[in-house]
Amino acid sequence: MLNISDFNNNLLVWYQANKRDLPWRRTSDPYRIWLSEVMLQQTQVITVIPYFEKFITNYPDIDSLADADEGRLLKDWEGLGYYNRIRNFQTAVKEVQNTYDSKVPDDPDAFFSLKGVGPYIGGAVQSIAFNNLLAAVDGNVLRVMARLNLDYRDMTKASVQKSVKQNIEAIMPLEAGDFNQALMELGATICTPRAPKCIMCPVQGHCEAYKAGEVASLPVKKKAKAKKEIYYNVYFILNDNEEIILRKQEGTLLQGMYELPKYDIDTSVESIEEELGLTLDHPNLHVGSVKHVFTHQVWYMEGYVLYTKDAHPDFISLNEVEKLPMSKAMQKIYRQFEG
DNA sequence: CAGACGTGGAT
DNA sequence: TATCCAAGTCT
Repeated sequence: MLNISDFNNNLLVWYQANKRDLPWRRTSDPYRIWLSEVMLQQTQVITVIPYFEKFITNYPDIDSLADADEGRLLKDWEGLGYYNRIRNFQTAVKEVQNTYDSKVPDDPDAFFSLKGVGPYIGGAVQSIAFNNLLAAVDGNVLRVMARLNLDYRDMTKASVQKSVKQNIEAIMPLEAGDFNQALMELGATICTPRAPKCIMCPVQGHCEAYKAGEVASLPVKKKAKAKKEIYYNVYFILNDNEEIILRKQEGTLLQGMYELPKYDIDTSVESIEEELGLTLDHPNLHVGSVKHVFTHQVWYMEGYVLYTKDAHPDFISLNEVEKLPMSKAMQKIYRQFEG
């Protein structure tokens, strides 16, 4: 960048004139700003808005979130994905309640030590809520900086991201929160991944990639790994009381969400009977097929109905199913059963 | 560090 | 349809 103060001025003036009216920009409450940043991880603004409104209605402050039932939090988070985010957020908020008198710490070291607070959220909340002079480096900012500086390093590497963060903090103006949001807003609306609107860019004159005709070839990122394909049989196990078996998912993927019992396709019904301790009638009634794509896996699910007269602790009334948090993957196959 | 971790929008 | 990628963090 040729002239830092010229660059900063152009960017900040552009931001003030063009910033979108987003719900979390109407508040100065550090808790609400923090909540928005947790929701915005790997999630588009348009998706977050209704969830943010729901959460500030249901959990308007630190104490209401800290004291909330985890199952209710998960239900309210249902559909937003990356479900550990809300569990981690509640863990962090409980610590704020217990250790910091329910006030979000304005000390960066204290804030960064909280669960779910990484380099991005730490910088974003500390700069936007408290105007601490820290960068908030997200995917937008990495793309903007790679182009401005004709930087061909692999932007997926943590070491490169750290270097970019330091470069930004070296030019950070006193308006830290606005500056960070301006860089992100520029990336989201002008310096986009495809078909960037360089003609509209307030800092075009500072962009090395634009001068070199290399905007389209930046940023450099290593390719994503191929997804693993997994084939499941999913069972709607019913009894004579209008009940169905649903259980909490174990493990790390979709932990805490409720699921229909699912098994690798070569698992026999006999071994399922053994695992569940049930005698099952299997009329071989096929409910439907669903494909669901995750970041790192693809599930192919085949749904079947089974009946039993036996008792099982995981039976739940069909009327109660909608009250439980369920992933989109399970919702898709469950809807085929309802229909 | 690489891989795990959801879902939906855009091309 | 396939691919990228979106206000990233944890293990």
